Amino acid sequence: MLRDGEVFEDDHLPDPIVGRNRHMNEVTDALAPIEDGFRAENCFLFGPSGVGKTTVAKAAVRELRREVLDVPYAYVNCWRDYTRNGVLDQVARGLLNAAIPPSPSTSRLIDLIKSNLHGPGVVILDEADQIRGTEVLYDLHEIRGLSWIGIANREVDLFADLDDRITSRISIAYRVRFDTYGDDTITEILSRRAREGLGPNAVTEDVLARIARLSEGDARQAVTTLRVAVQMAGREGLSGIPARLVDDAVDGAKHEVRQKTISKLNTHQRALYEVLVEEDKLIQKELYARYEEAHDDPVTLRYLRESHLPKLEHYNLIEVEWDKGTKRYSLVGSDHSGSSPEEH
DNA sequence: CGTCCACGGGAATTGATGGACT
DNA sequence: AGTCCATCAATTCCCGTGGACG
Repeated sequence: MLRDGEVFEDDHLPDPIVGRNRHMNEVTDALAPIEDGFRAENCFLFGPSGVGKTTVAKAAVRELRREVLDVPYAYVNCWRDYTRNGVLDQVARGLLNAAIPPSPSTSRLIDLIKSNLHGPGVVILDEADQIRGTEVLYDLHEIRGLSWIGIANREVDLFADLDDRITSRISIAYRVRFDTYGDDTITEILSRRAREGLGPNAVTEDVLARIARLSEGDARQAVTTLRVAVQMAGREGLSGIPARLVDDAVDGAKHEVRQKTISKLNTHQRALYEVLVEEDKLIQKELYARYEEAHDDPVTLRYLRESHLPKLEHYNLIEVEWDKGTKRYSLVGSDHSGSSPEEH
Protein backbone atom coordinates (compact mmCIF):
# COMPACT_ATOMS: atom_id res chain seq x y z
CA MET A 1 0.00 0.00 0.00
CA LEU A 2 2.74 2.48 0.94
CA ARG A 3 4.73 3.71 -2.02
CA ASP A 4 6.53 6.77 -0.71
CA GLY A 5 6.49 7.44 2.99
CA GLU A 6 8.35 10.71 2.61
CA VAL A 7 5.22 12.60 1.56
CA PHE A 8 3.76 12.05 5.03
CA GLU A 9 6.72 13.49 6.88
CA ASP A 10 6.36 16.79 8.69
CA ASP A 11 8.93 18.53 6.56
CA HIS A 12 7.59 17.39 3.22
CA LEU A 13 7.18 20.36 0.90
CA PRO A 14 4.60 19.65 -1.81
CA ASP A 15 5.13 21.06 -5.26
CA PRO A 16 3.00 22.96 -5.93
CA ILE A 17 1.34 23.60 -2.62
CA VAL A 18 -2.40 23.39 -2.26
CA GLY A 19 -4.98 26.04 -1.46
CA ARG A 20 -2.74 28.92 -0.47
CA ASN A 21 -2.42 30.89 -3.70
CA ARG A 22 -3.24 34.27 -2.24
CA HIS A 23 -0.74 33.78 0.56
CA MET A 24 1.92 32.56 -1.83
CA ASN A 25 1.43 35.62 -4.00
CA GLU A 26 1.84 37.97 -1.08
CA VAL A 27 5.07 36.37 -0.01
CA THR A 28 6.51 36.13 -3.49
CA ASP A 29 5.64 39.82 -3.94
CA ALA A 30 7.57 40.59 -0.80
CA LEU A 31 10.55 38.69 -2.14
CA ALA A 32 10.32 40.07 -5.66
CA PRO A 33 12.88 42.88 -5.28
CA ILE A 34 15.54 40.20 -4.98
CA GLU A 35 15.07 39.38 -8.64
CA ASP A 36 16.47 42.83 -9.38
CA GLY A 37 19.24 42.45 -6.86
CA PHE A 38 17.64 44.46 -4.07
CA ARG A 39 16.74 43.70 -0.51
CA ALA A 40 13.30 42.12 -0.18
CA GLU A 41 10.56 43.43 2.06
CA ASN A 42 10.24 41.87 5.47
CA CYS A 43 7.05 39.97 5.90
CA PHE A 44 5.24 38.37 8.72
CA LEU A 45 2.97 35.35 8.57
CA PHE A 46 0.63 34.58 11.40
CA GLY A 47 -2.20 32.20 12.16
CA PRO A 48 -2.86 29.02 14.17
CA SER A 49 -0.72 25.93 13.79
CA GLY A 50 -1.06 23.57 10.89
CA VAL A 51 -2.37 26.12 8.42
CA GLY A 52 0.61 26.17 6.10
CA LYS A 53 2.65 29.14 7.28
CA THR A 54 5.97 27.35 7.21
CA THR A 55 5.09 25.59 4.01
CA VAL A 56 4.25 28.84 2.24
CA ALA A 57 7.42 30.50 3.48
CA LYS A 58 9.60 27.66 2.27
CA ALA A 59 7.74 27.31 -1.01
CA ALA A 60 8.09 31.03 -1.70
CA VAL A 61 11.82 30.79 -1.19
CA ARG A 62 11.91 27.77 -3.46
CA GLU A 63 10.08 29.73 -6.15
CA LEU A 64 12.53 32.57 -5.76
CA ARG A 65 15.47 30.27 -6.18
CA ARG A 66 13.99 29.05 -9.40
CA GLU A 67 14.10 32.62 -10.71
CA VAL A 68 17.38 33.69 -9.20
CA LEU A 69 20.15 31.20 -8.84
CA ASP A 70 21.60 30.51 -5.44
CA VAL A 71 19.93 33.19 -3.39
CA PRO A 72 21.35 32.52 0.06
CA TYR A 73 18.69 31.69 2.60
CA ALA A 74 18.53 30.39 6.13
CA TYR A 75 15.80 28.66 8.05
CA VAL A 76 15.78 29.23 11.79
CA ASN A 77 13.45 27.44 14.14
CA CYS A 78 13.30 29.88 16.99
CA TRP A 79 11.82 27.32 19.35
CA ARG A 80 15.19 25.64 19.33
CA ASP A 81 17.35 28.70 18.83
CA TYR A 82 15.70 31.48 20.73
CA THR A 83 18.63 33.60 21.88
CA ARG A 84 20.20 36.39 19.93
CA ASN A 85 23.33 34.37 19.54
CA GLY A 86 21.50 31.19 18.61
CA VAL A 87 19.51 32.87 15.88
CA LEU A 88 22.53 34.58 14.37
CA ASP A 89 24.45 31.33 14.47
CA GLN A 90 21.77 29.56 12.47
CA VAL A 91 21.54 32.49 10.08
CA ALA A 92 25.26 32.41 9.43
CA ARG A 93 25.30 28.67 8.88
CA GLY A 94 22.37 28.79 6.51
CA LEU A 95 23.41 31.84 4.56
CA LEU A 96 27.10 31.30 4.07
CA ASN A 97 28.89 28.39 2.61
CA ALA A 98 31.98 29.57 4.41
CA ALA A 99 32.98 27.40 7.34
CA ILE A 100 31.70 28.73 10.66
CA PRO A 101 33.84 28.18 13.76
CA PRO A 102 32.21 26.15 16.57
CA SER A 103 30.74 28.81 18.84
CA PRO A 104 31.40 32.35 17.70
CA SER A 105 30.36 35.39 19.68
CA THR A 106 27.47 37.51 18.57
CA SER A 107 29.59 40.31 17.20
CA ARG A 108 31.82 37.85 15.43
CA LEU A 109 28.79 36.28 13.77
CA ILE A 110 27.53 39.63 12.60
CA ASP A 111 30.91 40.50 11.13
CA LEU A 112 31.09 37.13 9.49
CA ILE A 113 27.73 37.54 7.82
CA LYS A 114 28.35 41.13 6.80
CA SER A 115 31.61 40.36 5.13
CA ASN A 116 30.49 37.19 3.39
CA LEU A 117 27.03 38.06 2.19
CA HIS A 118 27.16 39.71 -1.18
CA GLY A 119 23.78 40.66 -2.53
CA PRO A 120 20.36 39.85 -1.15
CA GLY A 121 19.48 36.99 1.18
CA VAL A 122 16.44 35.71 3.05
CA VAL A 123 15.96 34.36 6.54
CA ILE A 124 12.90 32.42 7.64
CA LEU A 125 12.26 32.93 11.36
CA ASP A 126 9.87 30.16 12.26
CA GLU A 127 8.13 30.42 15.62
CA ALA A 128 9.52 33.92 15.80
CA ASP A 129 7.52 34.73 18.90
CA GLN A 130 9.95 32.53 20.83
CA ILE A 131 12.84 34.90 20.29
CA ARG A 132 14.00 36.45 23.53
CA GLY A 133 14.44 40.17 23.15
CA THR A 134 14.31 42.13 19.96
CA GLU A 135 17.90 43.08 19.33
CA VAL A 136 18.37 40.30 16.87
CA LEU A 137 15.79 41.92 14.60
CA TYR A 138 17.96 45.01 14.66
CA ASP A 139 21.00 42.91 13.92
CA LEU A 140 19.40 41.34 10.88
CA HIS A 141 18.20 44.71 9.70
CA GLU A 142 21.70 46.12 9.80
CA ILE A 143 22.98 43.52 7.41
CA ARG A 144 22.86 44.82 3.88
CA GLY A 145 20.60 42.91 1.56
CA LEU A 146 19.08 40.74 4.26
CA SER A 147 15.37 40.43 4.82
CA TRP A 148 13.27 38.02 6.79
CA ILE A 149 10.00 36.15 6.81
CA GLY A 150 8.70 35.91 10.38
CA ILE A 151 6.22 33.27 11.43
CA ALA A 152 4.14 33.19 14.62
CA ASN A 153 0.78 32.14 15.94
CA ARG A 154 -0.53 35.51 16.91
CA GLU A 155 0.39 38.86 15.55
CA VAL A 156 0.69 40.49 18.95
CA ASP A 157 3.25 38.00 20.20
CA LEU A 158 5.98 39.28 17.97
CA PHE A 159 5.24 42.94 18.49
CA ALA A 160 4.50 42.91 22.18
CA ASP A 161 8.09 43.73 23.05
CA LEU A 162 8.83 45.95 20.12
CA ASP A 163 8.78 49.54 21.20
CA ASP A 164 7.94 52.28 18.76
CA ARG A 165 11.51 53.11 17.97
CA ILE A 166 11.99 49.66 16.59
CA THR A 167 8.74 49.31 14.74
CA SER A 168 9.36 52.53 12.92
CA ARG A 169 12.86 51.58 11.94
CA ILE A 170 12.19 48.03 10.86
CA SER A 171 9.44 48.06 8.34
CA ILE A 172 7.26 45.06 7.95
CA ALA A 173 5.65 45.69 4.64
CA TYR A 174 3.64 42.52 4.38
CA ARG A 175 1.50 40.93 7.04
CA VAL A 176 -0.24 37.82 5.91
CA ARG A 177 -2.97 36.26 7.98
CA PHE A 178 -3.61 32.54 7.67
CA ASP A 179 -7.01 31.24 8.60
CA THR A 180 -7.83 27.64 9.32
CA TYR A 181 -8.31 25.43 6.32
CA GLY A 182 -11.78 24.37 5.33
CA ASP A 183 -12.50 20.65 5.35
CA ASP A 184 -12.49 20.53 1.57
CA THR A 185 -9.02 22.04 1.34
CA ILE A 186 -7.71 19.54 3.83
CA THR A 187 -9.33 16.75 1.90
CA GLU A 188 -7.58 18.01 -1.21
CA ILE A 189 -4.24 18.12 0.61
CA LEU A 190 -4.73 14.59 1.86
CA SER A 191 -5.84 13.41 -1.54
CA ARG A 192 -2.63 14.66 -3.16
CA ARG A 193 -0.49 13.06 -0.53
CA ALA A 194 -2.37 9.81 -0.96
CA ARG A 195 -1.92 9.93 -4.72
CA GLU A 196 1.81 10.49 -4.35
CA GLY A 197 2.52 8.27 -1.40
CA LEU A 198 0.11 5.39 -1.59
CA GLY A 199 -0.76 2.74 -4.08
CA PRO A 200 -3.93 3.11 -6.14
CA ASN A 201 -7.18 2.47 -4.27
CA ALA A 202 -5.46 2.47 -0.91
CA VAL A 203 -7.91 4.97 0.44
CA THR A 204 -11.28 6.32 -0.62
CA GLU A 205 -12.28 9.94 -0.88
CA ASP A 206 -14.83 9.32 1.87
CA VAL A 207 -12.21 8.22 4.33
CA LEU A 208 -10.07 11.23 3.52
CA ALA A 209 -13.02 13.55 3.99
CA ARG A 210 -13.70 11.98 7.33
CA ILE A 211 -10.11 12.45 8.47
CA ALA A 212 -10.31 16.05 7.27
CA ARG A 213 -13.46 16.70 9.24
CA LEU A 214 -11.90 15.36 12.43
CA SER A 215 -8.70 17.34 12.12
CA GLU A 216 -10.16 20.73 13.07
CA GLY A 217 -8.59 22.64 10.24
CA ASP A 218 -5.08 21.55 11.14
CA ALA A 219 -3.33 20.08 8.14
CA ARG A 220 -0.42 18.70 10.12
CA GLN A 221 -2.84 16.83 12.32
CA ALA A 222 -4.67 15.53 9.25
CA VAL A 223 -1.56 14.30 7.47
CA THR A 224 -0.29 12.67 10.65
CA THR A 225 -3.63 10.94 11.03
CA LEU A 226 -3.40 9.60 7.51
CA ARG A 227 0.08 8.30 8.19
CA VAL A 228 -1.00 6.62 11.40
CA ALA A 229 -3.95 5.09 9.58
CA VAL A 230 -1.61 3.71 6.94
CA GLN A 231 0.54 2.15 9.66
CA MET A 232 -2.44 0.62 11.39
CA ALA A 233 -3.84 -0.82 8.21
CA GLY A 234 -0.42 -2.14 7.28
CA ARG A 235 -0.12 -3.90 10.60
CA GLU A 236 -3.38 -5.66 9.91
CA GLY A 237 -2.09 -6.71 6.53
CA LEU A 238 -4.69 -4.70 4.66
CA SER A 239 -4.07 -3.09 1.30
CA GLY A 240 -6.39 -0.17 2.00
CA ILE A 241 -7.61 1.96 4.88
CA PRO A 242 -11.06 1.01 6.12
CA ALA A 243 -13.24 3.73 7.60
CA ARG A 244 -13.40 1.98 10.94
CA LEU A 245 -9.72 2.77 11.61
CA VAL A 246 -10.15 6.51 11.34
CA ASP A 247 -11.17 7.27 14.90
CA ASP A 248 -8.28 5.34 16.39
CA ALA A 249 -5.92 6.92 13.92
CA VAL A 250 -7.02 10.37 15.06
CA ASP A 251 -6.25 9.49 18.66
CA GLY A 252 -2.94 7.99 17.67
CA ALA A 253 -2.01 11.08 15.70
CA LYS A 254 -2.88 13.39 18.56
CA HIS A 255 -0.69 11.36 20.85
CA GLU A 256 2.10 11.40 18.33
CA VAL A 257 1.98 15.16 17.84
CA ARG A 258 2.06 15.66 21.58
CA GLN A 259 5.00 13.29 22.03
CA LYS A 260 6.87 15.18 19.39
CA THR A 261 6.35 18.44 21.25
CA ILE A 262 7.41 16.87 24.52
CA SER A 263 10.55 15.50 22.98
CA LYS A 264 11.59 19.05 22.11
CA LEU A 265 11.48 20.21 25.71
CA ASN A 266 14.70 20.92 27.59
CA THR A 267 15.47 19.37 30.96
CA HIS A 268 13.75 22.11 32.95
CA GLN A 269 10.59 21.99 30.93
CA ARG A 270 10.67 18.22 30.99
CA ALA A 271 11.01 18.21 34.78
CA LEU A 272 8.05 20.55 35.11
CA TYR A 273 6.03 18.39 32.81
CA GLU A 274 6.84 15.29 34.76
CA VAL A 275 5.97 16.90 38.06
CA LEU A 276 2.57 17.66 36.62
CA VAL A 277 2.15 14.13 35.35
CA GLU A 278 2.43 13.07 38.98
CA GLU A 279 0.22 15.71 40.43
CA ASP A 280 -2.31 18.07 38.98
CA LYS A 281 -3.55 21.50 39.91
CA LEU A 282 -0.48 22.76 41.69
CA ILE A 283 -0.02 26.40 42.47
CA GLN A 284 3.14 28.03 41.25
CA LYS A 285 4.97 27.77 44.54
CA GLU A 286 4.25 24.07 44.94
CA LEU A 287 5.11 23.39 41.36
CA TYR A 288 8.41 25.12 41.83
CA ALA A 289 9.18 23.19 45.02
CA ARG A 290 8.62 19.85 43.27
CA TYR A 291 10.56 20.93 40.24
CA GLU A 292 13.44 22.00 42.44
CA GLU A 293 13.65 18.49 43.86
CA ALA A 294 13.26 16.80 40.52
CA HIS A 295 15.96 18.70 38.70
CA ASP A 296 19.58 18.53 39.78
CA ASP A 297 20.41 21.99 38.53
CA PRO A 298 17.25 24.03 38.93
CA VAL A 299 16.86 27.61 37.83
CA THR A 300 15.26 30.22 40.03
CA LEU A 301 11.55 30.71 40.23
CA ARG A 302 11.95 34.12 38.69
CA TYR A 303 13.57 32.69 35.62
CA LEU A 304 11.26 29.74 35.41
CA ARG A 305 8.38 32.13 35.32
CA GLU A 306 9.91 34.13 32.57
CA SER A 307 11.41 31.45 30.46
CA HIS A 308 9.96 27.97 30.87
CA LEU A 309 6.41 28.22 32.09
CA PRO A 310 5.29 30.47 29.25
CA LYS A 311 6.78 28.05 26.78
CA LEU A 312 4.87 25.11 28.14
CA GLU A 313 1.72 27.17 28.09
CA HIS A 314 2.31 28.45 24.63
CA TYR A 315 2.62 24.97 23.26
CA ASN A 316 -0.53 23.93 24.93
CA LEU A 317 1.04 21.31 27.14
CA ILE A 318 -0.05 22.85 30.40
CA GLU A 319 -3.05 24.95 31.21
CA VAL A 320 -3.56 27.49 33.91
CA GLU A 321 -6.81 28.09 35.65
CA TRP A 322 -7.65 30.85 38.03
CA ASP A 323 -8.94 29.50 41.28
CA LYS A 324 -9.87 32.38 43.53
CA GLY A 325 -6.84 34.53 42.97
CA THR A 326 -4.26 31.77 42.74
CA LYS A 327 -3.22 30.06 39.57
CA ARG A 328 -3.29 26.31 39.32
CA TYR A 329 -1.20 24.48 36.80
CA SER A 330 -2.34 21.30 35.10
CA LEU A 331 -1.48 19.26 32.07
CA VAL A 332 -3.67 19.91 29.10
CA GLY A 333 -6.16 17.12 28.57
CA SER A 334 -5.12 15.70 31.91
CA ASP A 335 -7.42 12.74 31.86
CA HIS A 336 -4.24 10.71 32.17
CA SER A 337 -6.13 7.48 32.38
CA GLY A 338 -3.23 5.14 32.86
CA SER A 339 -2.25 4.93 29.19
CA SER A 340 0.93 6.34 27.58
CA PRO A 341 4.22 4.67 28.56
CA GLU A 342 6.04 8.05 28.02
CA GLU A 343 9.27 6.82 26.57
CA HIS A 344 11.74 9.48 27.68
C1' DC B 1 -5.40 45.83 57.97
C1' DG B 2 -2.01 41.61 57.47
C1' DT B 3 -0.93 37.71 54.77
C1' DC B 4 -0.28 34.96 50.84
C1' DC B 5 0.67 34.70 46.25
C1' DA B 6 1.81 36.10 41.52
C1' DC B 7 3.94 39.35 38.47
C1' DG B 8 7.58 41.63 36.37
C1' DG B 9 11.23 45.70 36.31
C1' DG B 10 15.77 46.33 36.81
C1' DA B 11 20.40 45.90 38.93
C1' DA B 12 23.92 42.57 39.95
C1' DT B 13 26.45 38.41 39.18
C1' DT B 14 28.39 34.78 36.52
C1' DG B 15 30.86 32.71 32.88
C1' DA B 16 32.63 32.62 28.34
C1' DT B 17 35.19 34.97 24.83
C1' DG B 18 38.13 37.95 22.38
C1' DG B 19 41.38 41.21 21.97
C1' DA B 20 45.40 44.26 23.49
C1' DC B 21 49.34 44.53 25.52
C1' DT B 22 53.55 42.60 27.55
C1' DA C 1 52.42 32.28 26.12
C1' DG C 2 50.42 34.85 29.81
C1' DT C 3 47.80 38.37 32.08
C1' DC C 4 44.45 41.76 32.19
C1' DC C 5 40.42 44.00 30.71
C1' DA C 6 35.98 44.80 28.24
C1' DT C 7 31.91 42.86 26.46
C1' DC C 8 27.89 40.26 26.21
C1' DA C 9 24.30 36.81 27.04
C1' DA C 10 22.20 34.09 30.57
C1' DT C 11 20.67 33.84 35.04
C1' DT C 12 19.93 35.37 39.69
C1' DC C 13 18.79 38.51 43.24
C1' DC C 14 16.06 42.14 45.23
C1' DC C 15 11.95 44.27 45.63
C1' DG C 16 7.63 47.13 44.82
C1' DT C 17 2.88 46.48 43.22
C1' DG C 18 -1.57 44.61 43.35
C1' DG C 19 -5.37 41.26 43.84
C1' DA C 20 -7.88 38.12 46.93
C1' DC C 21 -9.07 36.66 51.27
C1' DG C 22 -10.06 36.43 56.19
